[in-house]
Amino acid sequence: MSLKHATTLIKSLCARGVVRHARAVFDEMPDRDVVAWTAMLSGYASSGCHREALDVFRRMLAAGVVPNEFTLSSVLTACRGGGGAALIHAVAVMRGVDHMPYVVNALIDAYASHGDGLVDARRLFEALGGRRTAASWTSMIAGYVRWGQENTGLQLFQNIIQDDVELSPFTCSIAIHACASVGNLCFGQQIHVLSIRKALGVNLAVANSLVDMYCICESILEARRLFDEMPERNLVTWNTIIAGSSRCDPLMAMQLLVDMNLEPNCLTLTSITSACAGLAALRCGQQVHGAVLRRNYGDDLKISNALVDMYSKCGSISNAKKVFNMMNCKDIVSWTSMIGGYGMNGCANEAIELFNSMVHAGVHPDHVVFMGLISACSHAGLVDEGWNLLRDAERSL
DNA sequence: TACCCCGAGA
Repeated sequence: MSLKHATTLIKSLCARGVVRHARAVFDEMPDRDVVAWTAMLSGYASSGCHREALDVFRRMLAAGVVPNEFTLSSVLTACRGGGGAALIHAVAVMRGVDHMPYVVNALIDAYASHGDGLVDARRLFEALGGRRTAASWTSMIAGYVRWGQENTGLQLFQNIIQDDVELSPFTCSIAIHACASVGNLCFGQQIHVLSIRKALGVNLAVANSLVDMYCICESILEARRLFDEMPERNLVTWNTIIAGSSRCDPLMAMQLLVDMNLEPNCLTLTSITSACAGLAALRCGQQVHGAVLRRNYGDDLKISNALVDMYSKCGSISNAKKVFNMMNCKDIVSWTSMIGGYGMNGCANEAIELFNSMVHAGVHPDHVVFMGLISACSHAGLVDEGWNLLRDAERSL
């Protein structure tokens, strides 16, 4: 097989999601040029195997192959969330490719994916001036949104609208997500209108983020209307509307599960467990628990937390305790659910005892735990214990 | 051969 044919095969295997097979072809190649190395590297990077991608990059350098602008933008994808962007930036400068559009965009993205790289990302973004593309805008806005600066991100998005820059579905869904995070329903609706005008409303990612935004902003009816109008839906769509409705309309969440024409996953079942909790539907909850175990989701932290909460709210404290004790990894939510469960089932002493175990286990209590405990004491008439906890809370929070 | 997107819990 020629070098060119092998590289084409690597590309197509990666695109089909069988990176392992691509690697087998790659390993069999007698000699490899920069294109072959880059195809393998980008295959790993785009399927989220960042460690493997960086490893291929190191081996490529060790083999004396000189990286080009394609290689560097691919390897920058593998630097997302970790460090290393500055190092690749230096290599890009040395190779004289640091001003090439794809490389700059990949640099902005890699810097912005790291909390303290936002300033570096913004510097590159500003220097781009009129050469900014949709990817530059998206990476910059996404960086702000990811690090809790949603409003700065939304201000940048405002510039896109004013300057009439071509709007991409990527940018659009990030901005909608930012609106959801800060609860800015009004701006979210404006982006909704804009997305329809720019013919982006049919894009699945845009529509999914709109459904999510309406759910989070407590406009469940609007979310449902949009969901019903969508010509195409995927698992994310279903999980978004089910999660949204499980909070304010659990019966609708159950009905949606029945209508769902896709196989539910762990996230779906977590939301359905909460819906059962909201309805205090023990029988249903037990069936969901069975489905969770059959699908081997029993070790998932979030679903276990939801099960503890569901059994507590259905009054089955013994089952809640069973799930809680089976968990081999617990977070503050697990403890809160179980402590709150004891409280709402009139077992205030057990709640206090478990709270002590929690502190003993080194978990720092937050205001939700104290609320649950103090409410447990008030229901059980444990006035002194309640006052003591209130003092503990004041000291601890 | 390359950069940017959407989902859950107390």
